Amino acid sequence: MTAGSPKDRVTIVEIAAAAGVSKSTVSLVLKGSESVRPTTRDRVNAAIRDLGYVYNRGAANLRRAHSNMVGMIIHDLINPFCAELAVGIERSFQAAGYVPFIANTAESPVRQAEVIKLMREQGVAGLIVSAARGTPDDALDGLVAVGVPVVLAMRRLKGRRIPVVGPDNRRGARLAVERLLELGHRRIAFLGGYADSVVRAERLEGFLAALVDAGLDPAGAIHAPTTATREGGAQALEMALAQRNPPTAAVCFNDIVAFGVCLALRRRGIQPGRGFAVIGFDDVQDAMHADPPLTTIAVDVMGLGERAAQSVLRMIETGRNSAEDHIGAVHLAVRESCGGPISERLEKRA
Amino acid sequence: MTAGSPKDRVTIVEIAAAAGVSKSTVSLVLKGSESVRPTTRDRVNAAIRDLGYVYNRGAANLRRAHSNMVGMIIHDLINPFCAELAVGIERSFQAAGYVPFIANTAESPVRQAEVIKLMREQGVAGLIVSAARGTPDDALDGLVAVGVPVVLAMRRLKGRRIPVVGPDNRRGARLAVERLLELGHRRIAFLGGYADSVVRAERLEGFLAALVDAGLDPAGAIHAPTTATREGGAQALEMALAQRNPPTAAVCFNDIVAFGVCLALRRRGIQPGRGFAVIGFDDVQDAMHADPPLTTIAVDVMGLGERAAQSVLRMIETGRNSAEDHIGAVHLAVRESCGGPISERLEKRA
DNA sequence: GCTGATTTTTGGAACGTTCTATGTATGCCC
DNA sequence: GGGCATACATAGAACGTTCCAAAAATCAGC
Repeated sequence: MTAGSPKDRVTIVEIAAAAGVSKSTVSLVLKGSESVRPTTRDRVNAAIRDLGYVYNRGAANLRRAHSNMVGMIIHDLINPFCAELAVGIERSFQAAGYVPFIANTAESPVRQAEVIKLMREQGVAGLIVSAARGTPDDALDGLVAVGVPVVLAMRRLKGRRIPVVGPDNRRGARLAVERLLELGHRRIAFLGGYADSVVRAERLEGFLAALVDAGLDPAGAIHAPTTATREGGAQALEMALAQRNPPTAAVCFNDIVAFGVCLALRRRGIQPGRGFAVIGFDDVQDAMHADPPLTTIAVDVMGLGERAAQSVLRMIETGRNSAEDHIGAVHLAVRESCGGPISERLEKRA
Repeated sequence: MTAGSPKDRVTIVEIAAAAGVSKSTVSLVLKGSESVRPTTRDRVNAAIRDLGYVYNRGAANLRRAHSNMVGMIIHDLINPFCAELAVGIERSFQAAGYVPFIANTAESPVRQAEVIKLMREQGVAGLIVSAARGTPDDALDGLVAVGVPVVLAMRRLKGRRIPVVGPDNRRGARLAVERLLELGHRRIAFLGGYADSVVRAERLEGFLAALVDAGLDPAGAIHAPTTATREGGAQALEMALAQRNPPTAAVCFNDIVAFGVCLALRRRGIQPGRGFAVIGFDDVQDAMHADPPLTTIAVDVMGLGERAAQSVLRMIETGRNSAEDHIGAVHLAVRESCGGPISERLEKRA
């Protein structure tokens, strides 16, 4: 009903006609070129406003080396940790003038493959991938082969030289163990997480190394893989407590698992932080609001996201298709779920 | 290192040459046309595989009436409710062969305007907008004027005929009130939510209507607007309890606010569901895991997302730029935060 | 007002598809 | 073997930009 019926979009040729210049000049104005006289620039801009011109990036991308789109493939957008990561990445890309696409794969490698194909078809300039569980190691080879910058977030891909951005999983797990040792715990379990997860492997590695360094027998540590959910956490705790020599504390694969562990403890009448110490990993926003507030390994997710975006942007600009890995710092956020020294509490030694 | 150096992408012309056909034929094969001989089709497909051809949608969109991209503008992707909505929408679009763009505005109308501009430039075929707070009423007029299908999610825009998909806020609030009345409560507060929120206005409306229908004086109901956060919820509760005739129960703007209310109650030594009844709204995934599990108005978010996507898809296909509103059903999910009948508990009448 | 340097502007050929109209085989029937 | 469908295949002009090479306008100096 307003000026300009639907369907016939305004093009630079029409702007050119209206402003009495050539389409080349309009193009220059659009790109903010120095070499167009201010009076002309104003005339063109006025026409752009008057006719309601909308730039057509599809057409532009046809000519240029690469588009201004970048993709983000996230394995589970409903997971608040991933959502924060996505937002951090998006922010950096937006600031740099790129248009980020977010896609969610819901942990499905099949969906992921589809999404990657679509992104290639759109001609993305770069890609950040937080890979779905069970992603085949060659999933990104096609992309990398044609020189599309790719950075992995959180999850490494075996046997490939694709840069990774993620937290220091080993050190985080070590910090957690050291805290529990300080508090006097000697039987510490590692609970939860999918068995095939690279992240879990790294966290477990740090966990075991810390035990060994403390002169404890890592063989005795209980570490049952489960789903990385509240249910999985609850289940892992039950399994751990069913052992003949049950642990008094647990480092959990992540905060969600830790929530499940706390839930199961309470169901058994044990207060997390009093009768059993629990430490999570990630420091999701809910961790501080949980009951009790969760002691956890804090990861600067947004920071990691921004860092990943920076890497991709640098790769796009320099044309290099490699970059350094970035292992983000972590620290222990002490709250109440790991309680005070064990000696202050009722302690039952086996 | 693999066949095909970076930069020179394979085009249908090259496929045509390799398969010994014209580019038109390749195009037909790509679109799965019936009128190409099977043997030819196979030859072309083989060439596509061998040369590692990647379809260029940008180029294709240049010719076609509209692209296969659809946009989703989400006001806060970190909010699990919104994330679920996004995932529901995305799923439907993917299934229909469209490529969904997710963009997060972080409640910034400025960012939202930028994002809308970018989406237009990309030539989206349709758009679902969960508007940022403070979105000017004319924010989508440009889009609508040129005939781009737009559907609003959750938040209505005043004075515009843009279709909306959202839960039945009025009925939800009414259900909550009715439950509390049944349990014997007579002094019920409505807590939290931004003052300028349309959603809050609707929920509040339902809340007040239910009170009136029960013969209670709505003027006595306490309903302080706050931020829709845990902090806001805690604050709202403190304000409510500071009144001279404090409420014994609250309907909260949403679950997040309800979590904050529960937190504040516990800080005061009151057990939610025992000393004070709390009902949330939305039924986010955490609601059932909270302590105590939150009684709340359950909304089928994924369903709403899918519904919104369906509306946009229909608008794209039919070319109509209008659609019915869809008000999703809600129901009361009874858990523990609203407790049993008030008579069973210590009751102090004023 | 001519020359040459400098600043602005411009035509037109890409870019990789789609699509219409027009071809050319192929098969069928008499 | 000529006529006529029918099934396949294809040239070539779009689509809306960018960008190069080159033209046109402007300026400075004399």
